[in-house]
Amino acid sequence: MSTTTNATPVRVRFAPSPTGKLHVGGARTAIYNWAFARANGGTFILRIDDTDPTRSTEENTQVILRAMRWLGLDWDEGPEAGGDYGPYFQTKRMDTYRTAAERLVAEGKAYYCFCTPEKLEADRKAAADRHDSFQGYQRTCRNIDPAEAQARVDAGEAYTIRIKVPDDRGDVVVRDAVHGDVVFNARELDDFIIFRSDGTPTYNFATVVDDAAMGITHIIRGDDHLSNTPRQVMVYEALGAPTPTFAHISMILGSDGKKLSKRHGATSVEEYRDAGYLSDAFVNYLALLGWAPDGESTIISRERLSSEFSLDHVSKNPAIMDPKKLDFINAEYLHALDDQEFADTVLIPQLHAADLEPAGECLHDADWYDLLAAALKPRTTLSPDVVRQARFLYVADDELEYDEKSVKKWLAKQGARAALDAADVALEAIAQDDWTAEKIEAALDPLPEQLGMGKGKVFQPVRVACVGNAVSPGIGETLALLGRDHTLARIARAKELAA
RNA sequence: GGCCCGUUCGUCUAGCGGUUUAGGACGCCGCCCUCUCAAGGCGGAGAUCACCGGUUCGAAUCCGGUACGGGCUACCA
Repeated sequence: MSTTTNATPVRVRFAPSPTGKLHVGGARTAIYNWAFARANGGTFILRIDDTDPTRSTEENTQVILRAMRWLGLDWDEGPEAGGDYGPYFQTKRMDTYRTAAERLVAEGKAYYCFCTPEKLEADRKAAADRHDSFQGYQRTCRNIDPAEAQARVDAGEAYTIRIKVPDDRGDVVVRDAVHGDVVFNARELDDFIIFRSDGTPTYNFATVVDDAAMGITHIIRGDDHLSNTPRQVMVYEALGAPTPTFAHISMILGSDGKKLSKRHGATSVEEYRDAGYLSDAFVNYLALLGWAPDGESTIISRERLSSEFSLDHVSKNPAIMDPKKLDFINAEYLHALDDQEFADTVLIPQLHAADLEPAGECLHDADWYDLLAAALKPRTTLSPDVVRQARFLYVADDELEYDEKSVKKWLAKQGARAALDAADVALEAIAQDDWTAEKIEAALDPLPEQLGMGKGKVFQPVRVACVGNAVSPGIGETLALLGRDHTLARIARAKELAA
């Protein structure tokens, strides 16, 4: 199905309600909108749908903007970007909705309704009791004479405004780029409320008034809106505005197939950011959760995403979030960085964040960080992983804690003392200036044969002595990073633990 | 209750009537590399394409129904 045959330039929008943080589902919707705009040379608009004053906050708005920036989803129009179709906050567009609603009433396309909530509830219950297939609004006020209705409004009677679904409307076809044409019968549609008695517009009205006014050509949003779309189409038609193409994308679910919630772990974008995921990796993962450019790609660059994205490869079924695959993709991005980039953008910031190094200060030279970066990079899945692995380099020699199991397995063993003694001699023979991974390995390499022991029996005691446990990068790199003095001091200390 | 949507390996997906013994990726398992842990290389298991009918010479692909999941049906968004 082609979605780009329209000659009119593409205009899409992401319209979050600032009632909380940006969740992964919303993030993916934003990514698809952004990518679709970029792939089609269109305009990406950010609009804040804050019509619910009780739940919308300025702080949440800021949190969402921050999340959008972190995701790298730059918007062409919207808060802080401006644009010719603003304002981009619904609370600042109240006059527009009022004007539009009154115009529809004047044109006979909407009407005043004086039914009380109690009456509506009673009607609904009655319809249910008689097993009526239609349990919506009974259109009680639809045929009140307009002059009479106006008089009652003027007299101060409470009213709402309802859209008038034309009697002869027949099938309403929603043109959906991912689901195809979805057909609804207009007879099943309510004359739903577009304006509340408190003078505020409902979502289904405000959103259409804005989308029409902003010239939105494609509406990409969650499929929880699909069933409401024919109602919105009624509004477009009443307004005399062209109906856009829709694209309803599925939900993102937790590992149990249920709606994603806190008990599944992180749900908001900022939680993923704080956990140490890279923006590029996170966007990559989310983009491919429900969209595939082909059957092969797992790693897809932002450039490819923003040039190849298309709605006709978006899948219809809900997707279960797979943290393992997200981790894999994040590791791929981390591993693709060169050592210096890794040091500058991941390693050093993490060392500072963990207080291993004082703020704004680097304790070592650039070569040292590059070496550490090279050693840790393949062992890193999430940025904070480097902290755990680098910690042994930042504790005083006499405060290094020894892992009990590692000591038991490697130090308190027959031959460990001999290994340490031999290593001590070999390492001491290396001058300070020659203290490199290569020289260290060259010095240690002959020892196993000389001692008649396996390599592990020799190197592991040294590793435990210097690191505190049995896991670290290669022994040469490890000791090179530690430095000559610390290495010798730690070996001397460990001899007391060795058998 | 009514209307609408969805259903391919555990997970994300490819597939748009024959090229399919259903392909890839994550995860899992094994082997190699190896001083530990990773990374890397190689290989393997894993899907009667939800089910039942139909159309067709031929169906994961088209049609109908059933089941299961989800959404909407609000003076929520």
